Amino acid sequence: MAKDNIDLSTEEKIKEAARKVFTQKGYAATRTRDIVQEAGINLALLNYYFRSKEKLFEIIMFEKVQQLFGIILPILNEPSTTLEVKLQKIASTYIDMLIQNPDLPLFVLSEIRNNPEQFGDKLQLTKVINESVLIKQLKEKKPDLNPLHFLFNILGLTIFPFIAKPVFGAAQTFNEEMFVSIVNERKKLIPIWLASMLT
Amino acid sequence: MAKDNIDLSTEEKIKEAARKVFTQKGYAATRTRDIVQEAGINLALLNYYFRSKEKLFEIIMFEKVQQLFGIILPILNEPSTTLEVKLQKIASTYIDMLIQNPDLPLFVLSEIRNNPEQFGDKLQLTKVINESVLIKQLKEKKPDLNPLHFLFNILGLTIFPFIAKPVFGAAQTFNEEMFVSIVNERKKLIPIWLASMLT
DNA sequence: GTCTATAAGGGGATAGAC
DNA sequence: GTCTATCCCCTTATAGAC
Repeated sequence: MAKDNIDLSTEEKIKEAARKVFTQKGYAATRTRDIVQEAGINLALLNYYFRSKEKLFEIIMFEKVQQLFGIILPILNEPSTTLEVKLQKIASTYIDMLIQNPDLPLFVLSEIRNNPEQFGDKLQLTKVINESVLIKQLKEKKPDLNPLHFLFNILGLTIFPFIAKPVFGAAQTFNEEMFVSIVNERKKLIPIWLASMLT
Repeated sequence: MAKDNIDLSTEEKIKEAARKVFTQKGYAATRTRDIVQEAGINLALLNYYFRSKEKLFEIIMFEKVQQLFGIILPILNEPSTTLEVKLQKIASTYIDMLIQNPDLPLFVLSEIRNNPEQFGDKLQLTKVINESVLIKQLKEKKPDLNPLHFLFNILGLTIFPFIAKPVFGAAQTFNEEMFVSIVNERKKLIPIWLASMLT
């Protein structure tokens, strides 16, 4: 059990455990027994509260999609901040959130890939982003560049280190605090790099 | 069956099918029955040739890791090309390969994450890259910037669109040829952006 | 609401005929 | 080498007592 959440309701204990196990192992590799053990309860209770593994997963998945993409939408649509300020805010808030939730991007992107019609299509992310204030500002500044490039750049520079992290291994070459210190540096660097792409 | 590879040996038919199914669904979600159906043979033959699902997976996985990372190592260590030429080559060959194998990055990164000790640590990727000619050239040009930033940037700008692709959905907003055309543009753009980070 | 016991089926692996 | 039939464990889900 994570930290013996003895104060939480049973339903919330199961959700908390499910968040942890699903994001770490993915849907297919997760056993309901892993979740109930992590939650400190028994199998029957999971089905009593959530009917099935699949239904529980959908609930967690929608939460996690929201957590990954919902966080930047308000910034994208701020009406009065400049482009530069938006870029700083996106990099900064995103990296802070990802330091707390390093497994989030690989989990969400993998599961969306496994089930695009259920989780990807209804997002209409391209549409929402394309109509955002940020994209309007980009089009003014660089009318010749497809704004999708810029979107890939912001997200790629910010998210990719967290996706690639396991590759660099727990080997001596690389430890946790080094990683955190580097991505923290990137909060300042990414907006500078992105700005230089716009000149 | 993919394209009725009636000319291939049974062993190769199984590997071909395994490559396809494993990369599409991941280890945990793959059923050995999916593989043998794709290969057009029966369950017993898979075990006859490869002993177990796990052993077959290891073989495919090492191939795929090699495919994803092996491709850039020669370029990283070219002794006589300039930094700028290396960046062009990396972006170009990488994107060409990824257009042919769009599922590769998400698959490899997910599976390494699920089993870092088996697949990630022994790569010693950080070590190999840190000792490369490219990194030496970077240190000369920008001694104050941790070269890891640059590595994340090259790979992030190149790979991320392929990882994020399913998110943008098969919805009307986004189709396959649009995607290919955009990442093809990036073969030219990424080296320019990276160069501007070095000035 | 919570538990134990168990049903029902899926999925990896093998026996043994050809 | 290849096949069919089958074993048996593991996993999800439910029945039914408390």
